[in-house]
Amino acid sequence: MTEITLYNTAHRRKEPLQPIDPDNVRMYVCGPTVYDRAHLGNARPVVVFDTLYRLLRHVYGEDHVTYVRNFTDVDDKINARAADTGRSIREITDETSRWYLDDMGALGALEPDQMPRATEWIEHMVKMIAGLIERDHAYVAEGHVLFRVRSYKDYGSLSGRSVDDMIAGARVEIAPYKEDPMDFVLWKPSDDATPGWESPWGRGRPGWHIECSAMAFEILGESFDIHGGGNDLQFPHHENEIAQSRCMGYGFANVWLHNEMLQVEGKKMSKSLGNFFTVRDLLDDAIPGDVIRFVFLSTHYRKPMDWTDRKRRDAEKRLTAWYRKTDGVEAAKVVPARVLDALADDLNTHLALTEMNSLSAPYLKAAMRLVGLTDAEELEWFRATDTQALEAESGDMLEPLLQRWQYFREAKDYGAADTLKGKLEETGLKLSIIGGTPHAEILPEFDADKLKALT
RNA sequence: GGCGAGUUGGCGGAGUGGUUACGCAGCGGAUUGCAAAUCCGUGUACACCGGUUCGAUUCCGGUACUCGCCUCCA
Repeated sequence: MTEITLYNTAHRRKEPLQPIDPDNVRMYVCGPTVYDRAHLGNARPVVVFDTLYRLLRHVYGEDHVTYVRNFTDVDDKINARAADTGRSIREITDETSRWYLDDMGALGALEPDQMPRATEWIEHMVKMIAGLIERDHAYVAEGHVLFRVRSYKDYGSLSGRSVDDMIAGARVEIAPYKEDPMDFVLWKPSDDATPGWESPWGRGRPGWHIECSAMAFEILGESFDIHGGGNDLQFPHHENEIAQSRCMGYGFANVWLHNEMLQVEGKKMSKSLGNFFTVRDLLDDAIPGDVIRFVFLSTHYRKPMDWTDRKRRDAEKRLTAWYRKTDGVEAAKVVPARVLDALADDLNTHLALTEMNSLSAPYLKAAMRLVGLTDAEELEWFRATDTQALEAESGDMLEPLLQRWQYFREAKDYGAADTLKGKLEETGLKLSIIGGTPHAEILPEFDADKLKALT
């Protein structure tokens, strides 16, 4: 069996994966807060952990992996969105969750085995909070329940920080009811206008961190194999999850994986810089999901990834060539060891893609399936769909013109053929012969009116 | 201020104590009516300064720069 090695953030080194139960490898990944479309940065962990999920399924068997990714559907951002739009919270979270699955599906991401919604697990969170109070790791103050950070001696070990350093560098205002500045909220009170649930501490709602601890415990058990997320979650979110769970006596996750952040043309993506866009924006811009996935895969997950238009074009070229090569080919039964070994070595997706360059078509196809790049049969974008899109835009003008061009070609009247081709290309089309059939690709400068003038 | 990551050829991006990927672009060629696609050939680059070593891009120390987290944003 292929041995998978992963870089465990908790130990700062690569370690062989040794599942607690190879018949059920368990992975938890922090999912989205559902109040808006997922932006491109949100998609990176999805693709990274989807690739790992696929690898685990390949190595341990499809029925021997459990992948859980939550939906955070209780959050002040959601409340604010509801207040702004006048829509109900449930309406917003339902819609956004659906968008999320659609958009991530377009990137070739499989749906996790379980996708718990936080609001459906409130009672389990309450139970865990009560357990922490009972064990003296949490306390009630002015309607809040707070986690007593000083009561967990290993606090900070995941992110490599000491509590004292963090306090010294803290830039947040400290709530007066906290025993210690580092204490974080497990439960907070809700007023009448805010969603809330009854609890021993009054009507309120859970803090963000307890959600993941409680759901991971209920679904995956006291201990499980892998916990993943973006490295921005390392602190405080994951640190807090560990503290909560360990203080309940749970082993929690054995391996912690964190992907690096995404940048856009060299800068952090943010609304203030104006380089913020969603996955849907790209898809709507006719950038295929596979291309986006390919770009993600071409950078190692532990390195910052820069989204640039140049990379997008490179990815599109390589993928087009691969689809062309594998079109109609039956996939090999096995994935070449070189590809598998690259992936098994801490998910070296870039090396895997490199190895794939030299594979024959059947093996390439098998490897593409493993890394989640759909194969040509399912793909429409690289084929003559341009023609269809163009017809929608300019009626049925194109097909007769292409046929005329083909007629001249077959009659070996190359003078006439080239004249027609030149005119068509002037309208913003790129003509080529694929499999003996004329094919037109729309370029950005395409002008339907010019085409109309030719008919 | 605290913590962490990075710096590889025109671009992207792996990897390695000594034979130095791969892709894109470029260049040369084959093929194609011309193109496109495809195929073949072609590129000794690893921030800077020290150290260890027979030998370092690769190990160690320092410098510079870039970036991220610590704050709602992934």
